[in-house]
Amino acid sequence: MSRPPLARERVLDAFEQLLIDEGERAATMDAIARAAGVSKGGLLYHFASKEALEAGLLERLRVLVEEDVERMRSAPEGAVAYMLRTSVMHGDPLDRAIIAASRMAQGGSAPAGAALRRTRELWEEAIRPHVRDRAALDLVLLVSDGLYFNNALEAGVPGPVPTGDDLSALVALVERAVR
Amino acid sequence: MSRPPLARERVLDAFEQLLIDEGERAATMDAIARAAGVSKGGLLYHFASKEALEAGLLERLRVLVEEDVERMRSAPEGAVAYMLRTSVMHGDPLDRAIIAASRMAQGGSAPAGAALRRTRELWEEAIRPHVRDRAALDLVLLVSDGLYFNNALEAGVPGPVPTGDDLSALVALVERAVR
DNA sequence: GTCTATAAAAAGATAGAC
DNA sequence: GTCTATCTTTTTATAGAC
Repeated sequence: MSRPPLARERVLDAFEQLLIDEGERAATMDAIARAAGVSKGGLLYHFASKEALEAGLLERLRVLVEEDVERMRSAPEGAVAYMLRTSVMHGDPLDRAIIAASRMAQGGSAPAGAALRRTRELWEEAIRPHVRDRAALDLVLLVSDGLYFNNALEAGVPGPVPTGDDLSALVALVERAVR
Repeated sequence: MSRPPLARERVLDAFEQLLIDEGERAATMDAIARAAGVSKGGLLYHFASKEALEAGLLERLRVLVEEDVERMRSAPEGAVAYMLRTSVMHGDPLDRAIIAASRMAQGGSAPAGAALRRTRELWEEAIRPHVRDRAALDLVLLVSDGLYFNNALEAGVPGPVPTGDDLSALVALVERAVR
């Protein structure tokens, strides 16, 4: 609490960025230290192992998701629209943390997989009161998952994620279907 | 064509299985060779490098996707229902190839990312004639992506992918929304 | 808190026997 | 076609100076 060391945060930022831009394989301790502007020894003072580094990023995700669910509950446009609109990558900290966790999970990290499932459960609880039934709930969550999946695949490459008017039309279509 | 060597296929199977079960990190040449029941030298006779191994799996994906799109076009239950129902993991070869490619893509493989985007384009073309507009097309594709994303996250763990009656209800809901 | 140097293991790949 | 042995590089981690 209260002010984590700056170098520590820079290391986490660098790890996250490498995961997003170049994938799990490229995110070695060496590359992370270089990107963060510290030596390997400096990195290992803050995170004693790669596992600790991953745990640091997942803890960051946990906090961001909690805040996100709070905002979702009180969103003026409604929880469903909020959820879908925030599922397309804007580069904000939550987006970044989720993509990074997704990379780790697919790399084989069990804790990352568990963190993503937990995230999905929290979203599910927040959306449930706003939809008609189970199928409607599944629909909203799956469209959101689909958006994140495509965001994760793109990473730079222009892809098939709808934005602007296309996104608005999609949100309207989903809202009509689930209400 | 005409009968690929058996050991070669066993190696690809082992690579695929390791990717699915334990993620990209665990799928080393050594582990693959062991799982396929050949030596490292034996493996390297069939695939001269890790890159060649990945290309082999992506080629397998390409063929399976072509067949799938053909089936989709002529599916008696309609292309949309076919697409959604086959997006939940049943362990068939196409499912497996897609999860494996997804793991590679998130590990940082550019060819795997390109192969998945290409796959999505073919599906998009097959679905487009069956839906009202752009938003409806996005909806179907994103629900399918969402299903695959969750399939990929689970890998053994019981997860939130709808099956049985829940899946039927979801398919009905989507069909009502997009028709 | 941060660095350099170095160890220890694992990964990808080569050479050559059978 | 398949094996064993070996080399090189990379990756994670430790030790100890500053």
